[in-house]
Amino acid sequence: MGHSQAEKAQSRERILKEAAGQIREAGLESVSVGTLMRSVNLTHGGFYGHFASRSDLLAQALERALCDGEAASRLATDTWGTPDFAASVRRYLSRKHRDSRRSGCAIAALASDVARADEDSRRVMEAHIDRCADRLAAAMGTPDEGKALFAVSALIGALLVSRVITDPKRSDAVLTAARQQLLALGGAASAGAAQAG
Amino acid sequence: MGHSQAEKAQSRERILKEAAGQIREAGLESVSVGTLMRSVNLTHGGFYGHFASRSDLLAQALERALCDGEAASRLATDTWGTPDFAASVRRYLSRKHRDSRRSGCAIAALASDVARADEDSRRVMEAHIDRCADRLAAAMGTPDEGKALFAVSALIGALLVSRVITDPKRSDAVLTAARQQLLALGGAASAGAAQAG
DNA sequence: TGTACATCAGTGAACGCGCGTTCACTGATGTAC
DNA sequence: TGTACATCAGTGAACGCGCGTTCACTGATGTAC
Repeated sequence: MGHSQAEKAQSRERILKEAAGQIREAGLESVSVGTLMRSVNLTHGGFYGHFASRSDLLAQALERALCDGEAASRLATDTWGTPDFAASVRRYLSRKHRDSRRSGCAIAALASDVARADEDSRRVMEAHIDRCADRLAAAMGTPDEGKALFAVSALIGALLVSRVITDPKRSDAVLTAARQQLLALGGAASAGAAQAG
Repeated sequence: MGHSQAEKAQSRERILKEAAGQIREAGLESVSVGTLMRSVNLTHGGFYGHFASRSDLLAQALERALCDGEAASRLATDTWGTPDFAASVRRYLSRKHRDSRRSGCAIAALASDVARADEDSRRVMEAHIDRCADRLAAAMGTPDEGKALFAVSALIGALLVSRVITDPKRSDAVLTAARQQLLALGGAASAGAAQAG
């Protein structure tokens, strides 16, 4: 059993990572200090050597979960060099993303939760939504901020709906339909930009 | 203090109504038997004369909340006689709807929660999503089931995003942008149907 | 219509349980000499 | 390099609290005569 300073940093990291996954899989309220610590092979008492309180951990786990998702989407977007709208949409609305809640987009996973949370949490998620919209606007090649915000909303909504629907075929159909509509929207935007330019 | 049979039915109704509001405002997990009963001026012990368990109540409250939202949207849709796509979109993406979580659409309020809930809950919400899509397809005058499902997804996503965003102006902008895009989609569908017919 | 009584809606004390948090303690780490 | 000691990451018992649920009880309801 290690007690070095380096190992403390690793412990903290393991706790935070586990929490970031857990809140995406089962919601902010699902995290209990005891269970969380047990799932990283530590005891509950040690928790307060890493975080001031459960609520402090939750705030940091939300931030972490949002960054995880953002990092994933950034990788998806950059095929090489420039962002790719079609690739982003296809990856976001893939069956793989739908089925991997634990590592997927935290905005979709926690939108309802955060919509009713305190202003701090909302501001944190807001910042990430804005960044997503910016990246999508760049990928679409349009300065239309509204269109990008709509695309983000539709992506989140479609992923959520596909996760609620129990019948796999119908769930797939939601993803496919949304992909089609959004690619058309992106295409129209690019075409419009091309015409205007 | 009444104890008649009629009053028992009224009590049950008050409990269920309060719970349906509460879960939309603060989530499924926010409901505690004690607090719920106190908020309808009863004591916790009486709860089990009305419901088998907290989880039984939650299931019924979810169903009730979804029906409330559906009833509201049906009223919005029927101006008189036929359903109206533009009116539905405008009402759904209004500031009033965004700001009234307690009485608003339960799909948006609980999408993230239900997406990670047991299959029973998901099936209940799924049925309501399907009904919404059907009604929207009829209003758009298109047999394109996928387009209607996309519209539902986008409505939910945009309402959720507008509820996360803290700055009122930016939140309004999300609603406005989504309204524009969806009305264009509905218009395109109608135009397409008119051309085809 | 008036009386006697069974029913049952609602009360509130009590239960076991898991929660977040605290704290005295243990023993490996890593530093001073 | 070897020894002595302060530090501090992690342990686990203990705390007060609110939870869901049970149950003996109360007293108004509504029925039988």
